[in-house]
Amino acid sequence: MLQVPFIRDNRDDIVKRLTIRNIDAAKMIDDVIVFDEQRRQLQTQLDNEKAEMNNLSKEIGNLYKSGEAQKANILKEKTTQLKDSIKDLELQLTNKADALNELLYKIPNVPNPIVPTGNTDDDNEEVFREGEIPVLFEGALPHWELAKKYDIIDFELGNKITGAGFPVYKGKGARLQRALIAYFLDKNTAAGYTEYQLPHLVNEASGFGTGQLPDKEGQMYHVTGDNLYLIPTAEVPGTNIFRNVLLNASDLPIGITGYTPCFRREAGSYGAHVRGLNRLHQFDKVEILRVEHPSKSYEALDTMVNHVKGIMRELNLPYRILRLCGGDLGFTSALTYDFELFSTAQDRWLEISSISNFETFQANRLKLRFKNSEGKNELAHTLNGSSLALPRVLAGILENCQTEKGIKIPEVLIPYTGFEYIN
RNA sequence: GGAGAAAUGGCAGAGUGGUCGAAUGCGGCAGUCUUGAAAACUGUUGAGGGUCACACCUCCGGGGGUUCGAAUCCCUCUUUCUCCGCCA
Repeated sequence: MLQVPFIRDNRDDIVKRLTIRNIDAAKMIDDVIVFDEQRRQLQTQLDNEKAEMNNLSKEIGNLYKSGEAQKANILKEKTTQLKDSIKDLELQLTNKADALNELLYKIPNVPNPIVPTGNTDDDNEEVFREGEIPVLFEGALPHWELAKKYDIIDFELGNKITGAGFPVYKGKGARLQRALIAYFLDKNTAAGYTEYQLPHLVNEASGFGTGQLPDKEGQMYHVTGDNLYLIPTAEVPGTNIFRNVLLNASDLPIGITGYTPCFRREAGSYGAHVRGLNRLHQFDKVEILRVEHPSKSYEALDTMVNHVKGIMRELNLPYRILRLCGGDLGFTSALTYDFELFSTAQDRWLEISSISNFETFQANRLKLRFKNSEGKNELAHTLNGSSLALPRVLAGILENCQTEKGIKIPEVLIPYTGFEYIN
């Protein structure tokens, strides 16, 4: 969420930059400024009355001590009225603050000026492309057929055990998935990220901290018995490590990585384009996450993009990088690069990573700050990205690396799989 | 799951109704001394709101209550520790 002082000082610029997202935020922004003004007025009034109350209380105490109970009782009567007034003001203030916050929750992050305008993913800007798109032999199959042919992923079994979107990986399929997880984690830790194993369920406060709650409640699985949520991404437990944290400038930058399963209800998704591994309710993902000094966060974003590039290069898979347009940009992000893998047998691009700079948007909600060089507490910048999402990478390997002899495992993974072919 | 104890500043730890945003120790920072460092000594050292700056207000695990007044009393939730039960 945006900071109110920032809104107050940059009203026009914010409204203008939010048009990149195709939203006219003028009314909301102006309301924020007005509500904040009113909130502050109420606060001042309340503070004054409380100060008066404090003084009266002190006086009463002194009077009792010097044995002047009579006088004290007279003062006590005065406090009754003041008490009511304070109670009333407190209520008004809470209401105003709630209204202000509700507005703030609705305002998305201000896009970086280089974010292209646009509505849909057609308007995303391709900034990089690499890797050769293989020409497949006659009779090449999409991954869901390959999964059946080599008996490595069983979608039906998942249906039986749980339901649609919960595939069962078997044999070399399971091993390949484990190999990818280990490989990604090794790459990330080699690049300086500290490996974490994080909880797969989070409480309400954490869901709120990263912005899934209250708005996207329907997207998460909710364990009502204990009021916990299954994580939709490691971003949620990972970023909440830093909720209500005050760091030293020397602690920055912080980089962490973690593998977790991810659970998404994906309500309303259906059809051919969600077939096979393309969209699941449960999938595995390795995430990287950084906390940065504000002056270094865009440099860090580039570093993260280059890091994932390096992985794709090693895997030798064709991919492209998109700069997301305003309409496609996530609510909390200021700038996002998506990695898409070309899935030859499906003849389409599959999103496998999304790397974003949230600037202070998450940090403000999380209260993640550091002591800057002036000794003041300042909000840090947060960033995160997938490195990488497993199922679509798996789909890409199956489809792009299929040969008439079977699936040829990319070189870098062979030490992890212990086999060269799935056949 | 049952019984009991506890939660205070970066840490440790006092404080059971007013003068407590909170003793004291450690740590941090600044200074004196020193060629430099250590030691010693002196000072300083939480967060949020508000203000041009002060004033002022709020915060002693979270929420609610009693009272003129709450770190202190009551209710409730959460967490931690000890004992018992269960268990990978």
